[in-house]
Amino acid sequence: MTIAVKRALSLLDLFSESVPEIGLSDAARLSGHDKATVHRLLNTLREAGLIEQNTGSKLYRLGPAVLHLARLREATFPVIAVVQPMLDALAEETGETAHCSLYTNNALAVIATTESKRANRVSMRGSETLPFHATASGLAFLAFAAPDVVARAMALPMVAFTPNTMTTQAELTAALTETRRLGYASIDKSYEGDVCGIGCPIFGSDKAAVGAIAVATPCHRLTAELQAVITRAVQSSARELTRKLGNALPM
Amino acid sequence: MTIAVKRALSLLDLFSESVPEIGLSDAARLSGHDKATVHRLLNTLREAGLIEQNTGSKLYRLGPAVLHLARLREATFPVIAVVQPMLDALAEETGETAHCSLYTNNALAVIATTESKRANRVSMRGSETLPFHATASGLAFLAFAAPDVVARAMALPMVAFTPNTMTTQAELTAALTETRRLGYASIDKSYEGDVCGIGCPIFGSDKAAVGAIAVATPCHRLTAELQAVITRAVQSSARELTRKLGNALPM
DNA sequence: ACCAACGGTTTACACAGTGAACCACACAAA
DNA sequence: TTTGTGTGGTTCACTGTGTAAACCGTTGGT
Repeated sequence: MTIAVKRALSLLDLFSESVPEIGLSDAARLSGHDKATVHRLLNTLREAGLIEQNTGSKLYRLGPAVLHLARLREATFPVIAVVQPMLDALAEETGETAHCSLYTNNALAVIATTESKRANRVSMRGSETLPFHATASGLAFLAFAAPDVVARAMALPMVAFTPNTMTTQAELTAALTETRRLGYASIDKSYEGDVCGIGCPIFGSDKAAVGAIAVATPCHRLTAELQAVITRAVQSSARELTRKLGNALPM
Repeated sequence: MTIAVKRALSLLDLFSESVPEIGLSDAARLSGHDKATVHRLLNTLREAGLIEQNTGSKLYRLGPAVLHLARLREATFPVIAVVQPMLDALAEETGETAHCSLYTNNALAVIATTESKRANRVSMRGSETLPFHATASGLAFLAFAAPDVVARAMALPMVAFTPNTMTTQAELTAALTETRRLGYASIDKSYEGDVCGIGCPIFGSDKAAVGAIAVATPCHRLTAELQAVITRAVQSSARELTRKLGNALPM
């Protein structure tokens, strides 16, 4: 129901860091809907300010309303303002790239990052939504998420980003069990080659995970010692963030 | 057309700094639609992550998706990152509160502010969307906005926020003419008592205004000298911002 | 115990949204 | 020039979706 609204909102997901602007025909193709339909939906979104149109190229892009809404949410329910300093500290402490993501629209959306100061570092550019089965954030979140969320996530196709990516539900289930046991998740070259990740869940008001904090490092640098440092730092950051957001840890 | 989508998106406008969370019944009342309708629309928005629901109180609030979308827009088309330092400089130079707003949804949405460091200063809290006829930003924007935007804005009711607020279209038209002549707009206790404002338009790619920069001060502090300083600073900031956004000034 | 307000759900029916087919235009290749 | 293929945008008959009245189950105040 309300499939028109769903369609309209799904158009917002067409935009990404690599595809910041999009034309009518492309939008119709990518969304799988008719051009006329997409045109009307885009216009409606434009009237609301959620997208705007480049007067010259006619291409559509995200509009000023999203800035206003985000500002409003931050003003009344700050998350980024709380997370960003923690990520900065995390990156400083571990020397590696840290990021935070929240569950949205059946995926994890990155809402803040702090990149390592090193020349050879993991960059978060272009990967603004994280797949569940291939990232430490995804595993950490999913292991502690609400059942219906898990069910919907498990129904997604498991794309093999690298030869190391797990692609069967059995593997994923086992990984989630292990994650629950350890309290954190780690992946090894399963999303991008030569990148390792360690992530912990952030909990919401109903004791289910709402997102994750993770640190990503070039694999060759990840000694057992560094891994221990990162794990401890990420865990304590995630706990602190959950607490700062006014929620309690489960159990 | 697409009235369902319009309704859904209009629900997002119910949220404000003073009303960050809202229940189903209130949402139905405020939006003027049926409870069932609003409930389905809110659920659809929730699925998309644009709003989320407090599991305890059942109240709805803006969701994490807005943070993600805003981050995405800033990453590919930075505005706040460009404006904020300019507002900081403006506030520093004038000693007063500076803010920037963009046209959205038939109103001006504040997207960034820097408050004065003084004890007695103008606070922007609670006024996250600005009326056209009562604020310097509104007049500055409207004086240089596209004709259809002006028409829609003029059709809005002109609420009298203070005894000084202009309430007739004739006054507004005259004020816009004067604003066009001067190149900037100023108001005197017309939105909030004892607050004066001076604003300049920001231009977009089609030589029409897309927003405004303004400085607000307690009226008693606004000497002729300070007014001259502010006017000059705001004008140059607005010009610089238009240029930095990759657009040209009209004429 | 009562009542009123809340959030949420069900239902038949009306009307809003869909999409095939249709322009007008721009650019490239003949 | 003509033709072809790509845009973005518009029209209109049909149909399936969203609407709103009436309904339930809880909660909280009196």
